[in-house]
Amino acid sequence: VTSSAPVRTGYHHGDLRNALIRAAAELAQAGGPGSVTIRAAARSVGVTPTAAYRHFAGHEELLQAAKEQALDQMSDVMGEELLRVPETGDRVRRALCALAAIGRGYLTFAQAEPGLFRTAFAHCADPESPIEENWDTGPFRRLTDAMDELTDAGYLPAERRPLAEVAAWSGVHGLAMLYLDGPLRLSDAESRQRALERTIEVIIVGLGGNVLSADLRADLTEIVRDR
Amino acid sequence: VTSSAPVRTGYHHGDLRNALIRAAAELAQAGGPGSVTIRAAARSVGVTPTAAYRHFAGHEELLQAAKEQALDQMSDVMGEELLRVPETGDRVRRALCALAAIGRGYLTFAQAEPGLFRTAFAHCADPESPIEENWDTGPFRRLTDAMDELTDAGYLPAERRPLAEVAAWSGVHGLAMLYLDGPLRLSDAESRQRALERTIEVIIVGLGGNVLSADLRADLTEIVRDR
DNA sequence: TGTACATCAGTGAACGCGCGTTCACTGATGTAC
DNA sequence: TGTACATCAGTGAACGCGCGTTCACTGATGTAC
Repeated sequence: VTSSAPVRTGYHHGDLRNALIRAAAELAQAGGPGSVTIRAAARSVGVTPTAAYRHFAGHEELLQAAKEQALDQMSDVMGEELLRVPETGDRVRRALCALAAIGRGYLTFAQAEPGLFRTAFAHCADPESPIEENWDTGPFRRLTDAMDELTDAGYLPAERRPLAEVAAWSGVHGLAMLYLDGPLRLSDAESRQRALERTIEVIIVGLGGNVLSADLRADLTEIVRDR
Repeated sequence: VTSSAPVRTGYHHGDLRNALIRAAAELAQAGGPGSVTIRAAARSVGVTPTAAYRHFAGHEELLQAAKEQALDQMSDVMGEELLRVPETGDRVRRALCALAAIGRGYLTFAQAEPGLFRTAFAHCADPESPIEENWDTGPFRRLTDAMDELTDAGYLPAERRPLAEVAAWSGVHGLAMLYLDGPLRLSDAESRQRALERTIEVIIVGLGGNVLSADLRADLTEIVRDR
């Protein structure tokens, strides 16, 4: 997306809504969610702030649009990464590689586009705001597909299939956050790389590995339980 | 911490720096990092904004102080959780329980004090800003200790000890984020609970489970490698 | 023990900024007859 | 085919807000003699 120059044909824009969304995405890319403002978007399109209110109820709605843009771009990066997974007869191997590729794409995106990544996960003031539906069709969908494949291929037993994608997702997402804004943010590229490898290894072994003994499992459940 | 009422004895405050830090922490608690401002902190202490500049170089420095407060409180919650881990002769069992308790404390804190949690991980404008040293003495230290214990007890082989704490931390942190501001934010308490159990299970199995076959490992490394 | 004075920790007013949002308006568009 | 007019998509000016930060200042404190 390279709208940039505020070219206008006449008094009417013709596609102002989309132009504002593009501008919002560029602002998010450059400065994160805090930089996504109605005034800045209007300015960059070359239009009065008031004009934006013809197309958005308010600031919150523009930010929501920026979030969705960020998710789309993230999904694209992950898709590219997935395309490079080698074909092979071994379904388990392929599914695990897909999983690793997804993780890598996730981190790549977080690192290459920190502004967009932060925007995708920006805290939303309105607690009732709906979940962006791009998740289900984008990044999360890719992950779920890989897990299904892992189960079909026999690596991940059906009884341990539930929430497998959440556990995997958490690991990769947390890693991205810790290295982006968290206490690992000053680590060099190599240790970041090794951490990604190690995290994905732990996830994969954890999904396919041996089950815990019954009483240990009970202990952990007890500790982890609410209240 | 319950400073609240802007009581002043005379012209001089006597402990303004700490009072401002306390106020900053309360602002963070109530409204997250965005609510931590010099003016608001001064206001709540009952002092002129200018006065704050006697004790802080600027806004950034006050926010940093709030972050450290947030970390301290987080460490406290995790410490309480750890105290409830049952003593037992089985060192492995105990260490794994400690790990689960740490994870639970982490999530409990994120849920009970979202403002503080977000503040602890707030994006810092200055890329050179140092890592809060409270990490090493607080939450992260607890995790490292548990991992050491796990290795000493024989559950986690020495060759797979490196980065184990990072992998575990990532899983729990990611989970907290996904449920706090992320796409799982509208999930009910029960599914949140089950996700925590499952994530911790995956981490623990992943740490102690069987190693991957050499060539699969090579494949994953290849995919996960930089560039 | 008393006093002059340097130092410290606050005040009060002001600066400029960018923001979200609203108002009455006007230029362009397109449709009914 | 031409024209009146409703509708739509913008403008321009203004509102009030809270912010970070700086200035010259003043009240309180404590130390040297």
